[in-house]
Amino acid sequence: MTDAPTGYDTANIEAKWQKAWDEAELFRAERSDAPKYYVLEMFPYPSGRIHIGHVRNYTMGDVIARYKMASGFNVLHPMGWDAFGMPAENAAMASGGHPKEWTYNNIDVMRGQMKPLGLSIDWSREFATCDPEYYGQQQALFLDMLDKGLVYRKPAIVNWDPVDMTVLANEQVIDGKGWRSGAEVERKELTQWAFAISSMAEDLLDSLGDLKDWPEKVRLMQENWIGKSRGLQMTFALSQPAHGHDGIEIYTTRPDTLRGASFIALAPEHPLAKALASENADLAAFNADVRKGGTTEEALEKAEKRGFDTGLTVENPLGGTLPIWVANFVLMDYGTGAIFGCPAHDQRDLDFARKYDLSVTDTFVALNDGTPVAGTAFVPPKTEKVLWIDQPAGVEEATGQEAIDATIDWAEARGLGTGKTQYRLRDWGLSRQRYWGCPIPVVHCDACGVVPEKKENLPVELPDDVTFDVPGNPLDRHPTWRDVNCPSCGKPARRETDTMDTFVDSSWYYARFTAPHAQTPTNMDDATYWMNVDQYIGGVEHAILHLLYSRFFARAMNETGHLPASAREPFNALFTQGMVTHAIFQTRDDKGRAVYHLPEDVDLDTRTVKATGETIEIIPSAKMSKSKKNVVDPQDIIASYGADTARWFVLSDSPPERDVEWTASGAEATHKHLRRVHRLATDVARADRPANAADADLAKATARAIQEVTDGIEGFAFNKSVAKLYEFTNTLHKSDAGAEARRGAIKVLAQLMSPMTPHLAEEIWSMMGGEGFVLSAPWPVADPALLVDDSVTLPIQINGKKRSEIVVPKDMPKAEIEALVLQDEAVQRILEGGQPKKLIVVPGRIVNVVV
RNA sequence: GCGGGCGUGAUGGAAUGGUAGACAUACCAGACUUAAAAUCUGUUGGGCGUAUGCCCGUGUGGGUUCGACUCCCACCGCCCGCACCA
Repeated sequence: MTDAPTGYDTANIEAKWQKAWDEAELFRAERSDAPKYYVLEMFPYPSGRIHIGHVRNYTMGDVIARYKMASGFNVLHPMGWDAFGMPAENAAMASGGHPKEWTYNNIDVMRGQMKPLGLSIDWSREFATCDPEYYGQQQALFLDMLDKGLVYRKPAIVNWDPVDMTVLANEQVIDGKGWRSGAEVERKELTQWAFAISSMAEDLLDSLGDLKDWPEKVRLMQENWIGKSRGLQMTFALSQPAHGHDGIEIYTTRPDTLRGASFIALAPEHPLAKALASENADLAAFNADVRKGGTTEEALEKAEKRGFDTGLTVENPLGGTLPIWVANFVLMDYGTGAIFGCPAHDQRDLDFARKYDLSVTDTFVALNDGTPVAGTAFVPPKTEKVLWIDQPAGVEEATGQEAIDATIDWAEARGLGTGKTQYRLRDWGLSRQRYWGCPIPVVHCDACGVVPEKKENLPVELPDDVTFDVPGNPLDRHPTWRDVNCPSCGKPARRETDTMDTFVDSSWYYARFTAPHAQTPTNMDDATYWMNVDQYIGGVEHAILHLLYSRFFARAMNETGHLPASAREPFNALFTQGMVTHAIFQTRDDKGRAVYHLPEDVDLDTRTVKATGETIEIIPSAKMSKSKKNVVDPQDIIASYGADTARWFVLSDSPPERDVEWTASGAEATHKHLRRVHRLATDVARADRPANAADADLAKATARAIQEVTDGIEGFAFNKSVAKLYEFTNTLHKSDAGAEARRGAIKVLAQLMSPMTPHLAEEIWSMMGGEGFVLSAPWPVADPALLVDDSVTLPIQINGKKRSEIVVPKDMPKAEIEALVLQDEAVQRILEGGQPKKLIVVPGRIVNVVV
């Protein structure tokens, strides 16, 4: 925006400084003797255009990067593209283009949108995961992991669309039906490649304790996801052997409820269930029926609990027999694929028992004999003491955990079973039956089996001549690519046509940034110097999968010699930022359906649609979505207000970890403020007032501003830093201090603003005759002497409510404060000559009088 | 269904056991102006009151504490994740 009267011409100012930074190669990262600092924001998927949420994410990283540069660190701040994935194939299917073309075009557009933001990124390190140079090294990594036994093949269950004859992603399954065909999806077993992440479960769990600078909630989520539990594995003898089985091995985390067992339940995929189904058409039909629907845990959990009575029984070591059912809620993946059900103390088992009329036996009751709620299983926390009924291990009054431990000991002593530690974490299936991903570098040979591709033949490149006119993986029907000779025996063989999960691409990109063009996955010297990522920033939606996979990969890369041991835990500090939201403006059509309107088409004062005068409904703080017409395009903001306004706005108001709502009025107000700062600097540059008594006050305010803004940045509370900068600007504006003092203060203001609004900061810095770039000037340090006040204001509370306050010297003894408080007018009025019940003095903070 | 998080004026938020509402937006009033915009100054949680002041108030209900937005328990609402969306 050209702004002639004040001279705050963002287009010129921002272009000028971006050019100057480029020419000085300020952001190019080279190894040096200086302490390093690696800032990384989760790299974007090249979906087409950047949105304001990206701006917020990268601005946060930029604030840290620039602050660390000014604090003397050698900063690495790279950027790349998470470029493989389904949307590119979907676009190709929809409009006939090629995923490669679509992806690289998007990258060009998005890079073009990002550069005007003035981010301190070392663009020389940029790469996309779909560059053969990158995925070739990923294939090398895969082969090394194969060598170490960290990758193997195993059966895995996928969503199968029986009409399109293709595997579907979870998001392509809508209400249990295929998104294109509408056919009911089935769960189908395929042989797939898997990473042995569960072999590192214990390490991944243990090390969470060392991640001090990770949000507690993320560590908790990962802990629960890994799901370590100690339980009992035991075998129930079959009353009559069947299909070569003479017992059912079960796993339970609640062996203490054995007395209340009323049935055994098998997963439909359990070997015995499958064997029985082979000669029982009804069971086969049941198994086929419960296989319908998607594979997500959510779908399985929400599905109606159903069972099939096999008619078989097992012997209960506590006496009697238990019927064996096949049940859809038992997972073959977890434990042994068989459980015993205890309806009295598990809601799911109770629902099942009610439905099929199975017995319900209490194992324990509450100590305070609280009335049990009808139809509800009694499931107290494992730490709560309860009263046990005929507990086989002999406990009477004990917690669930004590009873579990006792029962495991009891079972082990009698040879009934063994205590076993189990993890919920499953191995990571990485095969995808799709084109636009990193090819898995192996060949299937009839004679030699699975043969790894030779490293000198890497990268195994994706062929360009593919079409997407029929469902399924084009690699599968591409004979010249697919049909190769065996690397081992040379006979005709078949290339693996599955590609890798895109989570693989993003599990090691942080390491690749340390040497993006090395001929091996990493370069040890570079990796050792730059790793770990000192500050990682991204959305909380990645709290579990991406972060856990990355932690696994760092360990695997260490074990295959691609990362030092010090980088096994790759992210020192993690910050999860919130979204940028925007109001939705909607009206209803005559059928009551929502009709959405663009912000520029509505009049907010009258709350109407400009063209038609209809009254709008405003839904605040909604996630941005093209279809709801509430997406804010950063390019528009930069064009009208400049990058600094966009950057300042996304940092202000909301704490970084929370969502922030974009409002047009907020952006306008931010711009006004920056214009005010620019004008203030222009005025101060010309002023010639002599030094005077106000100089000292300004010096104090400056010291406080340095302290508080720095604390805000260090504590990732950019909104507070912004608030303090507003305050300091207002103080500076009103200050009567002399010209020299004001020029000094405004130079500090420029420095403090430089991480957030770097262009304006450089402009002011140069206006004030600052040397070099403001970015290169050492970060200001507050003079401690200016930060302390000689006296403090103590609020006086009476019964916890503030009634008065006194000003006392900073280190006045307690007794003297007490005496002063008792003389206080408000206190005397309440006391009416009497004595307080209690007088609490918290030095330097508060006084509370209890009457 | 399971795991995790969040909830404070008209609005975004500050205060993380010690003055609830910093800072900003919006609104209102004033200055400047022929006028408007821009700019500057000031007021603003609700209620009662001329006023010193008093009462109420941080999703709801209970609890711990001299003192609770903050800690504990239960509930309500919204958001994130649930292993093939990235």
